[in-house]
Amino acid sequence: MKQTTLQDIANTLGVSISTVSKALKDYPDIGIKTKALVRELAVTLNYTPNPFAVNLRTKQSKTIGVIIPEFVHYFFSSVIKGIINEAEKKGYLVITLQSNESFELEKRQIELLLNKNVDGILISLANATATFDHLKTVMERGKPLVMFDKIAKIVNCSKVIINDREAAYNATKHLVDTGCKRIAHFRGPLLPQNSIDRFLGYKKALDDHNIIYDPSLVFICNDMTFDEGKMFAHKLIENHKDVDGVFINTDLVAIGAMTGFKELGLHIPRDISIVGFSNWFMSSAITPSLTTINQPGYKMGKVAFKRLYKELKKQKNNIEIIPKTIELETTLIVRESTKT
Amino acid sequence: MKQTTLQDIANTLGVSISTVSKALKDYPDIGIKTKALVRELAVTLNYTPNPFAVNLRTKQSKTIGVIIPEFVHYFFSSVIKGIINEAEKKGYLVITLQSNESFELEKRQIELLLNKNVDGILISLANATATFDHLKTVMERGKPLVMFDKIAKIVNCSKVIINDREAAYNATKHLVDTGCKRIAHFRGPLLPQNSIDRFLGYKKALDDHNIIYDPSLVFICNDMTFDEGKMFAHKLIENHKDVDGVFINTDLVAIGAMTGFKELGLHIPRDISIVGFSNWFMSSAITPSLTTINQPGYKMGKVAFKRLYKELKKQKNNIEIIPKTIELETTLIVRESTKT
DNA sequence: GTTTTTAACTAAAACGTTTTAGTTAATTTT
DNA sequence: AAAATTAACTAAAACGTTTTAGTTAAAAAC
Repeated sequence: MKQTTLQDIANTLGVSISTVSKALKDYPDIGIKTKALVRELAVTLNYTPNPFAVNLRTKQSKTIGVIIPEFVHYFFSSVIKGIINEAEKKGYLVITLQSNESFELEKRQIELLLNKNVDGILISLANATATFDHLKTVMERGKPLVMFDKIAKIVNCSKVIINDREAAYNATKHLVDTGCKRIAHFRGPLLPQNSIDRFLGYKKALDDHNIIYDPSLVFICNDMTFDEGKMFAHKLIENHKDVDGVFINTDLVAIGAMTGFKELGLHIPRDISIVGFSNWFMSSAITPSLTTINQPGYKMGKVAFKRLYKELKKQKNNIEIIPKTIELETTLIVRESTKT
Repeated sequence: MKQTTLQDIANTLGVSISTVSKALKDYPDIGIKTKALVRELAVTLNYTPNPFAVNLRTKQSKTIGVIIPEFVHYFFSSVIKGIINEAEKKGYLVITLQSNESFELEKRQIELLLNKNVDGILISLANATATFDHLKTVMERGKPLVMFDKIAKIVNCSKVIINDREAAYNATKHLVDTGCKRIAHFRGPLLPQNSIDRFLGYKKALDDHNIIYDPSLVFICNDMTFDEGKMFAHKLIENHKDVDGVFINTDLVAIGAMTGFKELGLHIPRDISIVGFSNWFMSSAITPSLTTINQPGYKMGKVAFKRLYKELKKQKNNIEIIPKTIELETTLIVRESTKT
């Protein structure tokens, strides 16, 4: 029950604690025979270093903190999976916290992680976050910080993102290329950078193809749910029977919208074409399958951790950390919800 | 940058470290004036106790470990959310790990958590897990262990589950009650207890209602995917055109199956009735909406943590821990995929 | 006015590790 | 054979906290 300590091994072997410690870490100034003896006993006594003592002494815990807006979400759980898998490879464990899209909670979670003394923090911002002092605190405390997906451009730390604008541009362009003339957009909430960028990409694509931007064709989804998609589908058609294409932020909303359009007797893609965003696993399963932008969540998690790890190493060796923004590739996945 | 320590406060105030420590913890043997002074300075210097030192001294980290088979899964991410939320209330942080349904990985993750010296462990077993020495190790090391959802009855620790058998019984009974005579079952893999229990509940319901159990109507889904559901729907109808009801383990598989049945020109529920399992959020969104069993993931997470917390407290006060199995209520949610 | 009690504080050990700066004894050099 | 070097080990501090067992000075009791 009681864990073996260096002391225990030292006592039974009649050597000092330092000898045991060094033997286990393969220091050159310990004799080969002693090393063998120590190691053997360590194995039989099932010795594992007490992490609390190691943490105190080395001032690091090999633990990082992750804050995401919402746990129960395909994209974010994919990211988390990527983070955890990658962290494990490097001997790091991950503490996960959720901001619930609330700014206050996000601040609190940062506080918690800082008080826990995690080695570094990975964060995807809440929609509600508009000031960034809490993030600056993290860096002032000397903790490497990497933001992913929902970032704040103004904060001077490393970031892992996709080019939302370009992706949205490509999504919209695909609608144009397949013959759509009047294209609507269901966007996300007003604040987060990525929903802004996706909107801008949509607008730019219209501009570049001589389609007049009509604000009444843009709907703001605050909840990003299936029902919201369905509801806006009805609302859209009510006032704009001529719409023949919609670029919809998030596949879930898009699938809701498709249901709505079908209820109105519209055929997809003959009457109306749909492009989603995220490549949720259901988008290939439904009928018709959904054309969408692939947003690589798992990879984003992996890359975000890798970047944090690099900064952790640099910090240890007193090398200056220069923030870097890493952009991940997105691809348009053409399926049946758009014309050929 | 450098964190304030008790020493710092003690020095500037000209008192001892113990006085500062006690003042902050409101010990009765420190004068009121001193306490006020210490607290004030602690606030201005932004003092927070070094967790590494506290951990070493108190031999606990206020951190628990959670192992689940798969992160990217609506049910499990709901559970995790419940765990994290509840843990946070009690000042605990959560380290999450994933077994990927692999026994070897599960063992390794247990090892990792044990080496991290988490205060307790919450686990939902991998499908592949058939021996339980690694779990016994946890308890032998004096770490409270609580299993949830995918449990092993043989391990003598607390468990939080639903009554899978009863839930499956009710699901199947509902099919019988709404007029189905020939009822198939898409079950989960062979090993995990809950997929066994759900199968047994299905069988019992048939027996109790004088319907002959026909093994050729039971299909084993090893992947539990949409596509698998669709595939088995086709396979089922190919050989058994007379089937008029299916109880399907997991809503995702059920939704896949519904797609399959529709492709075959069958009307749901007129030609064939479907009952799913889990109450995935999509099951109310699709058309027809899916009758299913509500499996309370979020609540399960909360309850599992609460139980662990109780055991943690008991252990601290040297009270014997008597394992307890907590059964959560499930409900049948009747929607459009079954007849009225 | 001496003893007892109490209030307010402190010293120091302990938690278990890591690492720097020695200390021996044996070996090599001259 | 004395001096210098090396190999193999150890002592002890340090990390920052918590807590037990004191200590001191003032107040209360007799």
